Amino acid sequence: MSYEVISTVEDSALVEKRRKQIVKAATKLFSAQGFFRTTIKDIAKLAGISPGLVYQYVTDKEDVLLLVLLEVVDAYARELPVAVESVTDPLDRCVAAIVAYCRVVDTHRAATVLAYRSTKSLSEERRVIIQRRETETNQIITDVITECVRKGYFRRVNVDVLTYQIVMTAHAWALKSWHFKTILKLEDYIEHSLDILLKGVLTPSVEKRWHSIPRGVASVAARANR
Amino acid sequence: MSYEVISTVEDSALVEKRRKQIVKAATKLFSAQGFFRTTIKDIAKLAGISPGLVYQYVTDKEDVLLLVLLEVVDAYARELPVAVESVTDPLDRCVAAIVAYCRVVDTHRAATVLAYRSTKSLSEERRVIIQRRETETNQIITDVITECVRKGYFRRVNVDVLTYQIVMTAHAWALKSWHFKTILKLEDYIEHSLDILLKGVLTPSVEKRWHSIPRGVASVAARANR
Amino acid sequence: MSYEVISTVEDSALVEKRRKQIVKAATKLFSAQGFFRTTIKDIAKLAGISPGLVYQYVTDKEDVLLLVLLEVVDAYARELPVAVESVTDPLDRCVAAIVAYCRVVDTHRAATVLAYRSTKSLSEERRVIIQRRETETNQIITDVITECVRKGYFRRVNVDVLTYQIVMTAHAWALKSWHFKTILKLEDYIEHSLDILLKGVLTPSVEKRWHSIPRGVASVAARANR
Amino acid sequence: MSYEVISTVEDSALVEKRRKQIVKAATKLFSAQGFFRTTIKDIAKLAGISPGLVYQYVTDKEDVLLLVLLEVVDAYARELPVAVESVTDPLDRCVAAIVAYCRVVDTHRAATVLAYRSTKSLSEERRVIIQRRETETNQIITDVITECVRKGYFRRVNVDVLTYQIVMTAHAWALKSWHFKTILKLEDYIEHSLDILLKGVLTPSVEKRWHSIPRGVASVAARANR
DNA sequence: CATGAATGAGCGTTCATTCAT
DNA sequence: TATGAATGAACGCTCATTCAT
Repeated sequence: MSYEVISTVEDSALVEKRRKQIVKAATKLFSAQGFFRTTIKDIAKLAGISPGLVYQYVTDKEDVLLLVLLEVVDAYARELPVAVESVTDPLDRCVAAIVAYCRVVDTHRAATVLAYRSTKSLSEERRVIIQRRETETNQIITDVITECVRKGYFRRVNVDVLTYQIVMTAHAWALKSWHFKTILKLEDYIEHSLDILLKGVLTPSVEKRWHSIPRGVASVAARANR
Repeated sequence: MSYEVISTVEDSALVEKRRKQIVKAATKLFSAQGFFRTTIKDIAKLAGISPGLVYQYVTDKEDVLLLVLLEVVDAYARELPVAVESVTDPLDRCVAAIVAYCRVVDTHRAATVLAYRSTKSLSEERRVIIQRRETETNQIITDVITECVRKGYFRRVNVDVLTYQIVMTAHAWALKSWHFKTILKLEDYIEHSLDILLKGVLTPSVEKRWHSIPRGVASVAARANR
Repeated sequence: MSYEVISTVEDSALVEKRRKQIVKAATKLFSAQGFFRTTIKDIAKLAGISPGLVYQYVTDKEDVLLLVLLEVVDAYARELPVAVESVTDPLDRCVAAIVAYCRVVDTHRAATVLAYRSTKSLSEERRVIIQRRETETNQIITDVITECVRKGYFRRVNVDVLTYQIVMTAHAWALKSWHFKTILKLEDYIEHSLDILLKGVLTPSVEKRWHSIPRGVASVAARANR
Repeated sequence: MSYEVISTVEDSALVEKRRKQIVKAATKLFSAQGFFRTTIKDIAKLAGISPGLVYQYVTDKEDVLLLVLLEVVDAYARELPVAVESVTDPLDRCVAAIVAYCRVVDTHRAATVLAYRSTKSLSEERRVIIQRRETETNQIITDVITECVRKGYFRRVNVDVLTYQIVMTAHAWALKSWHFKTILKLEDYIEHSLDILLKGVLTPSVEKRWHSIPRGVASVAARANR
């Protein structure tokens, strides 16, 4: 997980700490004002360090952006497998994955929107780092869907299209939050989305299982967290 | 369709012509390099005019962005109603709307992506102009869905969530075109998306109608255009 | 009185008319916003002509300034002799000159201030045209003072210094009008200034004449004009 | 004396030093070419720093002008009281004040002329800073005159008009220096001006004191300084 | 390691001036 | 003569990046 981002500082614990400061400040500022309207000075000030110091932990302003975006895609790549690993039934796994995805997006709403705005501001080289990681995450979704189709739980839909439909559903919670936030809670959004996306895709044989699929567990946990 | 963007030039035919040049060049450049990395001089050069002249047709660099984004949302707001107006049956209308939406996105792929990246770069005042127009377009989708539900063609889904699911599906064709372009043609993407989104939402009574819904007309026409 | 300012237009009546338009507009704008903050477009618009046309009657923006400033110094050079020529007694002539100078300044207040602000903005060549004309005017003052000294009306003061004291007194009415306007009327300002400048300079023999010197004529005429 | 002009640099000794460099260069350039014809790059180059650095000590180009003009009016406001404070007799004070005023103008000739040309180029807010300071200085003159009148040293003249007559006399040394410089030395200019302005204003009772008023002290000191 | 003053390239914008109509 | 669209040089200002301390 230590990225190709290079630092002139040796002490790796310090590097970790400083980068955390920088990324935290940058995430807040990039989200609020965008990448280009945020200056290195802004970031340094909010991080409580001097502008010059930033360049000891980062080679570029773009590097800061890379670090920020990596944090988001890593959160996806980290949390999605966890949500799925303990579940064995494919259909349950699929629901669990979707629920988890939406939740991760919810906790990283600003950064998710930022990713849509700013990924293209990265150099080709750095952009692929992000896209590779995103693709890895999507593969998890693709896998569970494929499994559901193979087991005969889902009718024969285009797996790739469905994967992105799910991904976009999760992202939409962030991208259109200005719209949804006022009319829906996350859990309801998830429920309605599952209803539209998955229920219509179930084969008749599993349709009766629909309401007993345990998205409730996650749901209850989440509600308890509030 | 005459925007509040002000020009110092009187001759409105000339204004139209020059703005078209500017917007065309700007769309290309903004899409390729982003709003902030594109200079007015870049735009002027590509448009074949002098930098100073740009400011006779636009007050701001931001104004250029507004003009570019208006072009997209206006295309939606213009073409969607046309696609729907001649169709009477609610289900047919719904399919026609989705097909049309995807097609408009396809012809404005770069600008659609740009909208996601750059709308936030607009001032509040100008941003609402864009968002208002986008909301109007979405309302058309919401209306046809509502009608389908009322007629009993669709089961009782959350209309708002389904609306955005459809909108995001169309946008995804642009946003994830780097992924889809290599594996799917637009018409197939539409077909698969309809299958996942709408078929699962149909009530049993109309399900048999599914394959006779005329998305073919548009489809054939589109193919003929290539 | 036809200045070296060159026009491409033949019809000299038209030249006169256009220049009058231009100078009138420019004087207003230069006075209000200064030379550099005023654009040729501003001037053209206020003059009711097109920007391009200005350059048919003027070679430069600076040329417009020259024309404007010439108008002021010419007003001095024209009106001062008139005020003095019918008066024969040296002391009366001196008072008449001062009174007239103050009055001309009053009617050209804005332009007088402008002259102080902007003469240096002219090229050397054009600046001397203005300064020559100003010096000619001052010579009139110097002459009447010299005459008064010769006749024994004034004690032996430095004629040159007194001349500029008088000139500055007149100019001060414009330069410090923001101060004086609220507390004094022009006629009172003149009266007090004469009292300080001239009365103290009179020889004992003419001091008794002081109150019978006819500044009243001008004074009364001016008051009647209000 | 710490102005509201804000700097991003903390070290106040450095701020002082840099501003001195900037103001010195700007004064020279503004005086020679005017405010608008002088670029920030010109100033930076002459000051021996980079253009960007100027903006660490100044918010605006206009701010540079403010700093330059403050230097002049502050010199007046600082040196005039000093010249007067040790003198007790009102008439002596008055002469001392005038002599001092002329001397300060002489050492700031270029900047004084600049003040006449450029004060109007300041924003309202900044202009009042200058005007307030100038009015304070004038008040000193007004006070000594009032005192002279009260003591019966001066006849009953308009104090306000005499104040400005004195002020303009001092300023004229700068404004008309192109004329005076060739024919008079400062000390002679002062002597002649005092003769015209004050001698004529004295009451008969003090007139005999005239030649024993100690303008000589300042005079001698000044000559020694050359 | 850390600071923050200093650099200088580059951008948005203006406007005097020209010239085809 | 008159118009006003078009040009392009130039300016104020910002900010990523460097480096002496």
